[in-house]
Amino acid sequence: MTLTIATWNINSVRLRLPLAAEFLRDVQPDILCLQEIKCPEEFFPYQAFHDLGYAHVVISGQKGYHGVATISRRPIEVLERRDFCTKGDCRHLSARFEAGGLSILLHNFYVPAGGDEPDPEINPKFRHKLDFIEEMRTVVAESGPDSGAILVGDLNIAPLETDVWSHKQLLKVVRHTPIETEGFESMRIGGGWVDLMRQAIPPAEKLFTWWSYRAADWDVSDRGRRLDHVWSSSNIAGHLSGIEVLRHARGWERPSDHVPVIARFDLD
DNA sequence: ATGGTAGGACGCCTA
Repeated sequence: MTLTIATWNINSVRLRLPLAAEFLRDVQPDILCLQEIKCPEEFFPYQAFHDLGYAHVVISGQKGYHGVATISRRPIEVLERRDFCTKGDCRHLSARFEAGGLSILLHNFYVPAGGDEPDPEINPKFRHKLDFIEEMRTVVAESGPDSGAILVGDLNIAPLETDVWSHKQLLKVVRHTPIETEGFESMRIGGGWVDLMRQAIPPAEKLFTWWSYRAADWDVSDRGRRLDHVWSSSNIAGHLSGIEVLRHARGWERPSDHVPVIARFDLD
């Protein structure tokens, strides 16, 4: 069987519901993980997703900011909505589902952006981001003969030199500073997570999932960053059949500044 | 070197 998991920072699920519908009809992932839904639970468009064949929806949402949702065609069981850094932000959701005889734990994350000043002493948002990444060390890639784990989301850090349009020019810019990229990779590796995007696409190749709204022409200037990620436990990584980054989605009408990332697995 | 845009909710925060 094929299992398809997608992740997308949609930047308002209500505003971009038509784009989400188009995406689901075209790609038909088994599960879509959304971030920045900007919508509390009572205003979430459950019915629209249900009508598209996605009847199993779990969300962690708040008014105006942040928020994550996991939308599925197959049954999923919500495990936890964890309040990282105990700020009351809705930035994490974990759920469990069955596929190919495996029980898979799926984490959906929206990591804090961190503000503009990359100094934790003077910028509390950057302090919060570093603390959040430290706390993510407790989220490990649990696996066994019949189980595995997948972690996706907008992790708001571009770890490799090829994950940004200019490594040199962004070294002091939040999302690519050494304190972030080193902490990020150390957390990922320490947790036993495999970077599936870089397993499928050579690390030497430039790879972006986000382009600023502020660029005059995002496509021509191509000043992107890889902020969205798909990780898994090593036993699941062995089943990865491909990664697709939907670059053209940045050119949709009224787009999100992030594009969907799709991971396909061949399970027995 | 700076400012550029977008969304939610209605002056300003977050990204």
